[in-house]
This record gives sequence, structure tokens and C-alpha cells, in this order.
Amino acid sequence: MPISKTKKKKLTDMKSLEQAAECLRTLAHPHRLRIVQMLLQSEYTVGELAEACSIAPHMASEHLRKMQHCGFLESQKDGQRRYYRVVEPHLSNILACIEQRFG
Amino acid sequence: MPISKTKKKKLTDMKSLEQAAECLRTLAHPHRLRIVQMLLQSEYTVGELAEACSIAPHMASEHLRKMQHCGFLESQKDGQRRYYRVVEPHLSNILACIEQRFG
DNA sequence: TAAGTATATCGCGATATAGCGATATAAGCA
DNA sequence: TGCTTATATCGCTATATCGCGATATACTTA
Repeated sequence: MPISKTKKKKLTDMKSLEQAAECLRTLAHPHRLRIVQMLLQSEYTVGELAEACSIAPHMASEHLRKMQHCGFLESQKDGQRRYYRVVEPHLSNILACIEQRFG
Repeated sequence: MPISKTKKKKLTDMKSLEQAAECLRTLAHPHRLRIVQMLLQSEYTVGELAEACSIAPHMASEHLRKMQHCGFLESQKDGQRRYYRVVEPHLSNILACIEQRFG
């Protein structure tokens, strides 16, 4: 069980709902879903993720930027390449739920 | 455990990813999240949900139409009123994941 | 230093979505 | 039959998002 700051609120206030909606919108894209799925297994570079999704590297970079912005991912440089990884601990559960429904 | 048609696929094909993304986009709205949350507890009319979200009834109706379209909800008439309810069995799990992260 | 590779950013046109007033439909009631 | 209430749809504007070519930055290697 991951650490929770408080005693599990109810997610009724608009601010939390807006935040949840924003993160869901970020996740709600076929290529980004695929990227998250891969990153839950291992770290990957921009180019590797781009190739797996059959998209241009600069598009993958953009998707990764968005997901980094909402706290899903972080990255670290290794020479020319940059490795991305999942840092949001709940992402694994959420993806599991989605896979259970759509997989 | 709900019935699954097949042996849990991997959600790697584009078609499934697109479908998952579309449903997530439908869910990714603060008022719709609130509505789903309420409907997981009980059935409600359009007007009740509109009031709970502080939005006009015709806006709630539109949100409900979208969620019905992607298979989350169904409705039944009772005189003038129409009661909506959740019919997608995985929605409960998905909301629980979201609440765990953002609540 | 110059050329090549990996990644990121910019700016644009196309498309999608949001929100809203106006209007429509349908049921209940005087 | 008219009047009211509940819900749904239409048409529009504003805003957001998408995908892409062009360009920029940073690192590597010759």
C-alpha cells in the first residue's frame, strides 16, 4: 500500500474533480496509453517508444512531456538519449482497471 | 469477478487502445466524474444530478447522453422523469482507482 | 570543427469539445 | 384545452487538442 497523506477523502470538491479530469484527459489517448503500458514494464527512450507506437519521435516527445507535466512520468538523460519511467504509483492500478475492461 | 469473454487480452492493438481512450475521454470531465460517483451509489434523475453539479438540467442531460453512448449508463422513464443508472460493471473499480489517487 | 543522431519546441491549420441560449418533445395537471 | 415541469436537441461561439513540418538544442563521433 502506498503512503496516503490523509484519510482518503471523498473526491467531491470541484478542485479535486478538475484535477482528476485533467489527468484522465492526459491518459485518454491511444498512443499515451500504449506508452504508459510499456513504461510500467521498463524504462524506455523517446525513440523506442516512438517506434513502438509507429509515430515520429517528436510526437512521442510531446506525449511524454504532457504525461510528465501531470506527474505520471519522469526522465533522466543518458548521453544523447533520455529514459522515461513511471513515477505515479497509482498509474499501475488505473491501467490494470482499464486493461480489465478493454483488454 | 465479472464474466470476461476471453482470457484477458493485452490491450496492445490499436482498436482496443482507441476504444479505451474514447471512454476515458468521456469520463475525463469534472461534472461527469461527479455524476458517475453519484450513480454508483443510487439511481438519480437528470434534475437531481444537475442540481448536485450546479449546472443547468440540459447540460446534465448532455453529459448523461455521452456516457450512455459509450456504455456506462442506461436510463428508464418514470412519468416525466428519467432515472439513470450505471450498467458498466468495471466503472466501480475505475472510479475507486481514481478516488484512491485524487480523493 | 563539421556532420550525424536523439530529443525538444514552435507555429500552423484541422478537428473536437465545452458551454449556452433557444427551441422541441413529452408528461402531468388545472 | 392550455399551463407547467422535466428532459432532450439544435445551432452557435469559444476554446482545446491533434498532428505535422520546420526548426532548435544537445550530445557524439569523425
